[in-house]
Amino acid sequence: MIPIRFDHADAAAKILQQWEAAKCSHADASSNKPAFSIVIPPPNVTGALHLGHGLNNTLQDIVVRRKRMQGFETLWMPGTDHAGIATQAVVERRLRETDNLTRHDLGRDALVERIWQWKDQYETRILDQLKRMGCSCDWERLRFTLDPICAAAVRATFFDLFQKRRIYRGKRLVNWDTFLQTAVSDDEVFNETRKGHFYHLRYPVIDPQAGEPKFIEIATTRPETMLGDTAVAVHPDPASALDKVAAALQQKLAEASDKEKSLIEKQIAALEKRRTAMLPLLTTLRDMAASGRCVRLPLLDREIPIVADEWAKPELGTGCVKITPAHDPNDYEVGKRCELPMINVLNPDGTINAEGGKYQGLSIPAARKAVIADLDALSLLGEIEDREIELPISDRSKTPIEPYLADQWFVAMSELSQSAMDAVTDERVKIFPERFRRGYLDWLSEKRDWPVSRQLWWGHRIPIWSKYGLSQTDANELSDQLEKLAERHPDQISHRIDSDGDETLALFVCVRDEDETVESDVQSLGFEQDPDVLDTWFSSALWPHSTLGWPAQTEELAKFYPTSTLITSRDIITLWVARMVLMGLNNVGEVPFNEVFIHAKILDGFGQTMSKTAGNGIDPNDVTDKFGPDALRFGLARLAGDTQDVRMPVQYECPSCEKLIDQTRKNQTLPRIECPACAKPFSTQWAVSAEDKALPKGAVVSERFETARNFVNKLWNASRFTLMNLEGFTPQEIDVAKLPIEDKWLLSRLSTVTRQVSDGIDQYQYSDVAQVLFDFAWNEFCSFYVEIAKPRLSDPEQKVVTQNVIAHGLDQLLRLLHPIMPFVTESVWGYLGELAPKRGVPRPVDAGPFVMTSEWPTAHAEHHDVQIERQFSEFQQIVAAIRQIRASQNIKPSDTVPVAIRCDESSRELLAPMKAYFLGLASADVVAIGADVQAFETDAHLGLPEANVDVHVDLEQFIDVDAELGRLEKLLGQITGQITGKENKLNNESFVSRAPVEIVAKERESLVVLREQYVSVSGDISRLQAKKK
RNA sequence: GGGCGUUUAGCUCAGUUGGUUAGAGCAUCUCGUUUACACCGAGAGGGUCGGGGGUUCGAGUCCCUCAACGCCCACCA
Repeated sequence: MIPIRFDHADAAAKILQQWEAAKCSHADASSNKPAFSIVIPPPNVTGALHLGHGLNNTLQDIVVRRKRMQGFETLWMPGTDHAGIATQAVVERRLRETDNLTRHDLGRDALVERIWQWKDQYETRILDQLKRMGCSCDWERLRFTLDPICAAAVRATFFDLFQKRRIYRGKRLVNWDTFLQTAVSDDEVFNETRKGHFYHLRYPVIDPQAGEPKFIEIATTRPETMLGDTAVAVHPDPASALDKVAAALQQKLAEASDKEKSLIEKQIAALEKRRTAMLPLLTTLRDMAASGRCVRLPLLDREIPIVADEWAKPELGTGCVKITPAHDPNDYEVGKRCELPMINVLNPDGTINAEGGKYQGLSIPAARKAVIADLDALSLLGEIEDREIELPISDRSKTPIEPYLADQWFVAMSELSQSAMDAVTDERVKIFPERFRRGYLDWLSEKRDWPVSRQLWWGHRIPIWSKYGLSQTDANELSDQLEKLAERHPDQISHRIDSDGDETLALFVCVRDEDETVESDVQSLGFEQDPDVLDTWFSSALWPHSTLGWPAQTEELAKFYPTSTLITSRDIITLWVARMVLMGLNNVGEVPFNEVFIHAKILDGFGQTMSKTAGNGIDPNDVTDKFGPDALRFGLARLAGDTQDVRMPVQYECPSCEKLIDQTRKNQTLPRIECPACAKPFSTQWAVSAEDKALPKGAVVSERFETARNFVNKLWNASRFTLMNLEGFTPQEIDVAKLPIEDKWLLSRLSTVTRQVSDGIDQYQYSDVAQVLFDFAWNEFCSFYVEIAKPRLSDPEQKVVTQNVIAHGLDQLLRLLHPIMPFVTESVWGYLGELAPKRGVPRPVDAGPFVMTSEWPTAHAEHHDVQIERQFSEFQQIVAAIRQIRASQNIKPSDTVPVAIRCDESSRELLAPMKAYFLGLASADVVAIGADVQAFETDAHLGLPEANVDVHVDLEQFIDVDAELGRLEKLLGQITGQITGKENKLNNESFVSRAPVEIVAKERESLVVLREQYVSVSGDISRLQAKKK
């Protein structure tokens, strides 16, 4: 028998076991059913999942469960991402905090070992979270971006690109993280505004002639980089550059509003003053640059040229710029244009190297201090301004980034990017919502080469073995040896001679498969493997085909590639989605998925991104513990509209009394909080002291899931009612045409709802789907159908038919809700199957053991009946009218009131058999019904003009004259207001003449009806007033 | 600087192609334990749709503009 309460924890555990035993979510690659496949966006093993993942995976599971029910061979490929730099950074930070060790103290192998331990721990946790949410992944196919299956794909891809010469080694200015000692990509850098200084420095001119300055003044926020200066630049045509700026300002002035004008005028004045003061000097310097003159770089006593380059803006600073090609992106470009030497003055750990002369070994702050002091001593230091500086910070280590010239491996992107752009432009890949196409295309259109090497230890080691400093002869000789080796290992070795930046040559060997024999053969020739690993996104980019076994031509790959859809969040459209498309095209020759759905991001109640560091992050397991997995999923689906953000106010749950406490900006980061309800304290994630840590911990949840939990409960109880009334159920074939209106109404509504849910899921309109199901289940199935079924089930004549229809209704509802709420539906399905294993309208059939593997409902268009729905709505309106009158008269629910209904003959035929339902739904005893029905002596009246029905309630036993007068007067007020509005409209000449005739006619009609209502209600009022006297 | 999104009831959100006095859930108030459900039922109050301007017979819905908030990209000696 079905329990009184739904114990979600207990049910979920049982059901998960049953599904697993029956292999419900396992996909068979040899099946001849049509395939549907999704790969999970692999969560990073950096930590546990948060609510954003909860949303992402709920949405995927909804689609997956629906497709499975539709009869597709459905594969949801699960897995996790090694997340190279992020994971290594977390583990390194930990190492430093707990053991005060660096990775160098530990060594490569030991560090990697530690990271594997971390990975195992968090992967376990992540899988637990996904399973508890009900994600129906094919767990037997679990993948990890560093596992041998994925590694094979990485090696094959790298080898292929190397052979195609799309992999190359180059010197580039990279964002150097001095803590992690690796290059990080632009995406891993954020800017922070900090207080800093703007230092003016003077470089002495060598042999100044008459009319030439003795010094050139430049300004910088990073004075220590002067050690790497290789030039000073001025603009090649300062006069016209200034003209251009002036012209732009004039233009702006012409378009500016009054309040902006004075500001712009000031700017123009300043510019003109500058022109007068500085132009002669800048022109002189320009001429000096042209004749190859130099300045002396102080402290290092190096001669560096004055060069002319447009990068030096005459309108800014001193008009001159120091050029440090190895440590500034813009200067790097200047350096290339002017063919300047590039001097790297930093060691990987951020200290000054030998190029910095006596400053060698100093940290950046120390070097800055020393350089400033020494320049000051030489009287070469000018003004020091205070200034706010945008400092680039590594997102991984939270330490400042140093631009740094380093050798890196690159992927040439030009053709790859174009292929990925084409795939979206010609809609082989469709992106929803469409607005996200643009960002994707814009990003790819830049076709910037992709730096793929990372100076890390955690990741796919770059499969290149190299030897540097070779002469041409050496290189040729080695090359010959490699050719021979390649013959011994066909298709395994590719090599290339390249310049190594100096006068000498480098030889690079790429080995395809991870094979010790081949690798040691290569090593025996004196090659060493590159110490770097690949950017994490390199392996992520292969995910849709690597997980299916590529490069092997597996059955899985043939069956499930391309995958059907990708559901992910917008922040990785470029980093991940775009790269998957181009790698899929390069490797397999087909796009990796046909559709991409980008879902909203969850913010907290203040609009902040949820994160552990902000303290507002929600663990899906905490929500599941409190509200159940179905409530978590329904609540998330309910908010997945197509906006780009959704807000989710966050609460702490008091562990002592379960009360929810709003999270505020203040208490978000407190170590302990006292519950305002029970006064007991609890700890938060910020607890540090032993005392705080000893307290019970308060979970972070959101009350947004309460409604969803209530809905689960509602469904459970409606199911319980149904099951309690299915005793002696006998499946019976039903003649739909002969069913009473309420049954036809249910079937008609089911037909519509089924279509809405099917279409909604197809179009990723999750919140609409959730809403439709919520409204149907609660306001129609429970509030009306179940209520009406009560008297019918106790009537022996109607019992069998009613049982068959209500069992069918519940059956269909369970199927429709299953993708969103898998556990409660599966649980009820089990009990329903015990009582009614064969069920269905019009013909009962075996329902099967699991709703999960049952057939998705069909929207029976032939059941849809507008007439029936209209008539039923009439009934619902009458019920509402009676309830309204009862409430305004304060009549107790236990008291039955006599009711008379005036209506036309066709309605009478319909409503007369429904007398019992008026009793059940409104405690109303319908004493008269028909065309000639009169008001009662002591009457409350409500007209339903559209239906041409008048509802009369006999108030003899209950009359509260003042209350009734109040109700009527309020009603009259509303009617009067509407009449005035309509009259004004219809008296408006231009409305009548210009609005479409049907609109005008409609207004006229409704005015007539309103006037009738007015007469009727004021009649009721005067009768009541007469009676009062 | 460029782009995208948001701004509707106390809170979180719906509002299709412009057409009756704008909806839901939560919260609030009133009433209520008749055997599915108080994680419930019935009823009520509450918004003029961020500001301004415009198009139109008619605008939450279209156009212009301003503002606030959020996000992305670029740049910043």
